[in-house]
Amino acid sequence: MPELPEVEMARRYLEGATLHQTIEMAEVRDERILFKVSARILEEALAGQQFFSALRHGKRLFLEVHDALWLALHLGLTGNLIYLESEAALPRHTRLLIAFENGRALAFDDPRIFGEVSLTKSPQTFLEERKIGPDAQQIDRDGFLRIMSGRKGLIKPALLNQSLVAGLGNLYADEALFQAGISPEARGLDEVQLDALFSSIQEVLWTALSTNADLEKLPDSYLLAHRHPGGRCPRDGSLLLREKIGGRTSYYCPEHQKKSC
DNA sequence: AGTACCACCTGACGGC
DNA sequence: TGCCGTCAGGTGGTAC
Repeated sequence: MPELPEVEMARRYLEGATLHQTIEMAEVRDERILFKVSARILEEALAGQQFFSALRHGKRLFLEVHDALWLALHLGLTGNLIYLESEAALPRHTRLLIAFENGRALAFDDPRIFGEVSLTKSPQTFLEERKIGPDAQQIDRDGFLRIMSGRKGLIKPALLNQSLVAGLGNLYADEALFQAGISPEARGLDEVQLDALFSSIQEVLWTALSTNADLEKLPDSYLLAHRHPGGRCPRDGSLLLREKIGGRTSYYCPEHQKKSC
């Protein structure tokens, strides 16, 4: 379920659980999780090493192995990182297992295999190669306006485009648009709208993180608490619309989310 | 530059 | 109980 807040939780988890432990061995249990690296190369690169830090950019995670080698992780739709105490049963869909000399292990569980594991020289190199834009929580207002203004397409696909701004997914994009009062089908937003959208994005991400990315704990005033067929807008009671926009299911309020100013 | 598909996978859920 | 269609919070590629 990973968008920026969930991935940030995963980063903190990795940071708290997996640093500074010597890796006894890494085992790729399903090669389909790998991106442009072979199981053998990855396993050999990790054996005997330690992780020294955990970074996140957008939805990407990076574990530092040494100054010129990082393990890059992406959780996809169903990826989950689990630190195992010794003897614990492996999660059912463990695609990568990293066993430490202290008997603990890190499992990358991912039923649908939309996740990704690779190696890179540095996070910066990785982000450039993959054309990933600035992180949604690090970008400032001016940067956001610069990137988003003058675009002709629908706003929602733009928010989901990780090469523009990285970290928003389908749910939080809907939420930010809802709070800013902008239709997902709006296009050519003016400066005032983009400004409101930027504020909403920051507010939504901050709030999500403050609940430890637990969607259940979001305020009732949020769209996400009502984002299901038959749900009603917590602001004005309108029946929420559900529509495919840019190929993704979108919920929005026809009453207060406008297509134009 | 934008859009509209398709593909990659598996599991959960509702209807019959 | 079981089969079937549909849906899912991500990303990449290709064709127009």
